[in-house]
Amino acid sequence: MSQLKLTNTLGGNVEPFEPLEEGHVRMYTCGLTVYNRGHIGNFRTYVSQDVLRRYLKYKGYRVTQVTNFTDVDDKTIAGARKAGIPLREYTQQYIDNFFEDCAALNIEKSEYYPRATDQEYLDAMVALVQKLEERGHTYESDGSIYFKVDSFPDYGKLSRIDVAGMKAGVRVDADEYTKENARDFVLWKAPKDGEDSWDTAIGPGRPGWHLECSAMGMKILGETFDLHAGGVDLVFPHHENEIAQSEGATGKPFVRHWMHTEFLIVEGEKMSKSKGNQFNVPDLIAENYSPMAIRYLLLSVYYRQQLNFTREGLEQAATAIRRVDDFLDRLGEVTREGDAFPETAQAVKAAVERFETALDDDLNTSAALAALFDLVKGGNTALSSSTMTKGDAEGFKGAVERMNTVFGVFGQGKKMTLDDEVEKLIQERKEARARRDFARADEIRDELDARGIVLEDTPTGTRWKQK
RNA sequence: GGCGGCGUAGCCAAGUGGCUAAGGCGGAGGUCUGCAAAACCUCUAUUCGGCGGUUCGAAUCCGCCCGCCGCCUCCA
Repeated sequence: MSQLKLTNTLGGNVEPFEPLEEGHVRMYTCGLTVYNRGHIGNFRTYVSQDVLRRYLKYKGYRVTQVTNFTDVDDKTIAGARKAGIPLREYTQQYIDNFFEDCAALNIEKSEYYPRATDQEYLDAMVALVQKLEERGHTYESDGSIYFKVDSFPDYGKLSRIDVAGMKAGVRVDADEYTKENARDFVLWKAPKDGEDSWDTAIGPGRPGWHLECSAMGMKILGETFDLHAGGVDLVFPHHENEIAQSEGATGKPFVRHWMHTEFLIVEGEKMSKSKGNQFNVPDLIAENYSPMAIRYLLLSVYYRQQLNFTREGLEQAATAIRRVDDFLDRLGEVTREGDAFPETAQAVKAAVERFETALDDDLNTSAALAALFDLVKGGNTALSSSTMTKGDAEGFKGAVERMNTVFGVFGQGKKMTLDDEVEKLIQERKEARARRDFARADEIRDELDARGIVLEDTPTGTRWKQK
């Protein structure tokens, strides 16, 4: 199998992806700040990470993935206070929501889901700050501990931000903490009255946003790990600061490969609360869109390209899924005995190779889907000319299922079981058609349609499916 | 102001120097069907935002212009 290549934000080039430890990938996905239910934009990143994770497994790698929760920051603290409940309890509901939405979107579980306020990770953060103190990267001001950006010469290497070109004097420190340099960032925040804080060896307070990912990532995955991902907006300052903290403390490379997913826009406009277009998964399900259509739409566009998320797109996605699902159903109905034709084996092999070539090329999911649809087309042609044998059907089915271990979007519709009454109606319609009573036959078909059951008459009998 | 991305058919979207510009959705016609549905067949971009340039050759490289978006402040 050929080599997976991924764009590395660090350097900006498409590079071969090779894990540090042979056959084992250690990856970290920046997760949600849990003050709210994650929206569809958040989930684009998680779906793209899921595709990566699944493809790595497809290629035979063992994957250890960490997805964190930021459960302490200004917004979570404010939300918990407003709700009048403890922080942990407040954030837990959004963590639960996250898992519900991941399940709906068929996103595989990560191996670790650390929370910033877990004691073991707070300890790791404190230890990290102490290490940075020893190495002279910090200073204290008003009880807070800051990272001194000037002490880390590589600062800016990820985002390629030209420090001199930054708009000077515009930055306002929202937290009203005092910094020596506007670019310095807080590692440990001094306690403010009423806010959650922890008594630690570096003083009382709470972790700064950037600190947690460095500490949790290195604690679970090691001081240098393979891949770190998130949305493009995290490149600066979040990931830049993570590099400074981590490499400042260890003197070793923190992450070998940085991967960032582009934003999505909604109906041609950027997503924002004020526009009311910040959809989340349950909103869309409530509008009767299937979770698989959402997943399909999110993964059908190359992850480094902005994606225009529209209702029309969801409908198109649902139709595209149905095409593949119907194909799988029809393959199951092939009755002709026999082994696969060499042409079939050839076509299947070529499609799988095309699929792999596409994904190896920086996860080009659009091209990978095209390979799948071409295979479906070929299979349908064989089906319609009744030349397909059971062996052929197995070949096609195997290939689609293999590709679907990565897409995770086909064959997910639950086939409902027919109740007795429905079965009786189908039988009655069969008899009506036999005596050419088409008025009654159509009446039954309409009635079942109203119940969400679609009938299709084929030469071998009537097939039904859920609408 | 600094940095970066994008603009391909009615819609979504691959392709980044050279075979007939993938694929999906939609549309038109046809086959099949009692009629449908599904599926299949044919058609649906002589052209890739615009204008110049480089080249034997450009959607692909360069310049300028127009439009959209992102980062520089919390943000997937």
